[in-house]
Amino acid sequence: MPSSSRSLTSLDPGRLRLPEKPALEGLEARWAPLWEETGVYRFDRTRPRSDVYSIDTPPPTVSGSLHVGHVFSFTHTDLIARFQRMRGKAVFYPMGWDDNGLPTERRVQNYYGVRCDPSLPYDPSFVPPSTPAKQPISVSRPNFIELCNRLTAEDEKAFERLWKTLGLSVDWALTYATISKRAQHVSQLAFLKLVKKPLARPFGNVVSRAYQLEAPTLWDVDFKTAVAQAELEDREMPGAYHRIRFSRVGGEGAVEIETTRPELIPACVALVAHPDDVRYQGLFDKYFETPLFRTLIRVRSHPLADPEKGSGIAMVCTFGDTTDVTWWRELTLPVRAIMQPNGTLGPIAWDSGVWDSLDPTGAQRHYETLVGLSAVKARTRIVEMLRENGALIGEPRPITHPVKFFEKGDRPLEIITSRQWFIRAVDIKHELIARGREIEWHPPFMRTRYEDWVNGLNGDWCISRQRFFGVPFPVWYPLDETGRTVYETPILAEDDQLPMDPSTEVPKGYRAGQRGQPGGFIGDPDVMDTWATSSLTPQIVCGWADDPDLFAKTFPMQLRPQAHDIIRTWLFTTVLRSHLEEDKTPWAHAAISGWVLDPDRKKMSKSKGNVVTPLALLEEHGSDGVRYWAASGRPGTDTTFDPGQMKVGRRLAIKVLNASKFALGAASPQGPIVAPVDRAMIRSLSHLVEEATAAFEAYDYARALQRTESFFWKFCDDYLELVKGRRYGEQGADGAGSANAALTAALSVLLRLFAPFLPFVTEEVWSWWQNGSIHVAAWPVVSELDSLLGESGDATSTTGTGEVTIAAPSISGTGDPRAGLPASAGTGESDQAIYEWATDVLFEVRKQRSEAKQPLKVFITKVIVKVDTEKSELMSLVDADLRSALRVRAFETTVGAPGEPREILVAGYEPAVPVVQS
RNA sequence: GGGCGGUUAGCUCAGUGGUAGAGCACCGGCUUUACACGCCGGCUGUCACAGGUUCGAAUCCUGUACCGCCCACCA
Repeated sequence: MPSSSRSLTSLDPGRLRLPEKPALEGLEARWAPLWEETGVYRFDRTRPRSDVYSIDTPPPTVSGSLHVGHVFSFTHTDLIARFQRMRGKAVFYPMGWDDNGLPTERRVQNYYGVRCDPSLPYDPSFVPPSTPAKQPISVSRPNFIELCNRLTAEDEKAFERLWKTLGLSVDWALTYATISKRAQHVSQLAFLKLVKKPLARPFGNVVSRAYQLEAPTLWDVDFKTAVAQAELEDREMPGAYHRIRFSRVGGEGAVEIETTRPELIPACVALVAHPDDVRYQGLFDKYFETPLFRTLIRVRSHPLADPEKGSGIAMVCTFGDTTDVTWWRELTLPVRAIMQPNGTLGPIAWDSGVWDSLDPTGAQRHYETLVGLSAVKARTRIVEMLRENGALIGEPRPITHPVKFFEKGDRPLEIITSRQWFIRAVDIKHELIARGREIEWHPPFMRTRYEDWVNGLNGDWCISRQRFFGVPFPVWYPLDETGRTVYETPILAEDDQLPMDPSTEVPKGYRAGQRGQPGGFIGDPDVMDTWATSSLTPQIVCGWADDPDLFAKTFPMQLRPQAHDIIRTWLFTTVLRSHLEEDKTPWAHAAISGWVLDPDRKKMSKSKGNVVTPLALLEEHGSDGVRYWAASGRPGTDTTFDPGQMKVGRRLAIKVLNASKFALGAASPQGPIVAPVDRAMIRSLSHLVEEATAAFEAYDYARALQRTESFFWKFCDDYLELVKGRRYGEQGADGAGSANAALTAALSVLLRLFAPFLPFVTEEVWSWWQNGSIHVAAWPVVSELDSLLGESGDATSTTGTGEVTIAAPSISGTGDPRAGLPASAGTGESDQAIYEWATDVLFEVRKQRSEAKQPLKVFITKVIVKVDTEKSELMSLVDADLRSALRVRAFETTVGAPGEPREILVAGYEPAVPVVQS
């Protein structure tokens, strides 16, 4: 899509505009708005699918500010996007905001000092206090959502400013928010399709892909919501083993169990030991009673019981941990639930049949002292009672053990029976593994994490959350004549009602007045897990629900970039949804970025207080400098936060400015590239183009940068010095013409190779002498350099549109263009040798001058060079350039015997101030 | 307990069968008509350890140690 019809490597002197003193300052403010105005990053949806490169951008969570880790990983994606765009792809690069979910809710609560109380009516005149009150103000759900929308809108503006300053080449017309009507529509529609769509299971029965079930669920007692397996994390917590005696019913004897949660004794439903454990084999199916409450329980056998742990016999409660759930299910045990959703022990009628106590009155008396206490307080209390009662053997032994937490929660998870919606996953593990193998992972070993996670799934995905700010389930339930909710026959919303909220909308066939009435209906009160929406980012952004043409062009997508910590959540759930909804793999590539570590090798995070404000970094080092640091982090590799690297990047950007100013500063005359050194440099540049392109194609942007940078510094320090004198005319117009043509060509290629990394400085320099944006200029190819050397079969470059590049602009031209210049050695290999030889001589002479501590203004009278035959020929080709660059009056070349080591020897220096001969 | 990465110069990291590298830092020199935000040069290594394969190993294999991460049914 190059806008110009002329060569990208030639110079139009009339177009050239060089600044007096080029500088980095202000480039972000200058170019970011211009890119937006001119739409250089707009997705062109008229292009065929084969030309499209679509990116499933991670929507950052809108719950505060972006941090340096975001800058790091989003830069990586931008590098790929810019490369693909320059290669001629129509890049589909959207930006999303994840403003749907708990983090946003929590931020809104703290920011405004409010709490959501769904029972309150909407107050249209509510205004939050300017500073949050100490006591949170209760507001209605609509008021709360208004505040969520208000705060996220402000945050998103700030995010967009940062991304634009960083130079992300996002098409800002493709912005989406996970709480938007459009995302809600996709989310609800996809959910309903799963509910209606059958799935054949291994044993032949057919079930729906999303279903609801009343079952033990992981539960956070502070947020008062169900959470999913993927949102769990372990934390090392202090605890204690309590050894407790359970007496045999109707006879002598007792067993001792060990537990860290004695407060769950009232919820005990069995004891369990390993079937092979000889200590307990005689006790299987025998009755015991719980201490204090005297509930009848039996000893059961199950292979999960570990004879090595504790006393080898465990108490099963409903529910202490996920193993309890397994035992409860597989041994068909009763439910004796005591934990309430708020994390306190609830009231129990001990004379009801469920508890099966030998002494209901005594049990009731003991239990009353626990009702309303949290787990921790109840534990203290029950230990006192057990001690008095004599059931506690010895004293509790303190330990540290891992406890499951909701990753955003503050108290250990409980397992509470509740009705939740699930998406099926466990039955299709092998299909999900197969999907993972269709994706090309960068780096490849990240696929293992995905497979480990899928293989370790122990339940379907719970997607319902008992929260407020999220996508509601588009579902109602009928109420029967007694007012009981009939969960078995949910009323699904019609597609044309979406997006909707069942707490305000009325199902077809009902009247609003029937809400909550016997014989009427009631809306599902829950919202979806934030991942239930995020897992549909491809569907949301590609127009699955409302733009089939766009969807066909962009889905499946080419790239999912993301960090490795959310493989088990975002990546996994996206694959799952795409598989269940579309029967497709959502992307061809997954590029997994690492973390930013602080110098102590810990992940940088807010809680550790070591987060640096990204905007300040961009201001201090320049966006190009920060991008340089980010680009040095290879895919999947954690990278140390290193301002030193940003400074290096900044210096590189400054060098680009100055070298460009030099290359373009005296760029006439232009002539055919005939000088051996020039041809050698161009040849070497061809190799760089090949290498950088191959690296980028393999998603190894870091290597592409490193090779380009390394070439560029040598180009500046060696090549520019070698041709400096000649380009100013020391060897005549043709020598200058060759140097200038090579300089402008090399500059053009190098700028384009740098453009993905340093978008601001390369665009700035490009604007001095080229038309259009460098970011839609063609990525350099070897053939355009071949044609400059007059060596390609056809003198055309392979640009995106196949435009013709004129091989050698002839501006100079008096007679034979090669007159007065040494003849080039011709082939590519020889060209390379010339360049290497010249830089070897540069190095040797510089070293000797440095050791002799002679300033550069002092001329070297003579350098004696002893070489083999081949090198002596090379010497004659570069003699003049070397004399000029090194300030050497003469080289004396002698040919040594075969096998004799090469020698380069500075023979002497002229006086610093030459004596004027009379 | 299982798995995945890593261990190379003081620091940050490249290098995946053929003479150990870059940048930063450090030391010395240099105002050189692009750049002192610059240039030229110098110093710096049991390539974690132990075996093995090989003519040859930082690189391949086996094991060990340490660091990080992921997972696990943690009574």
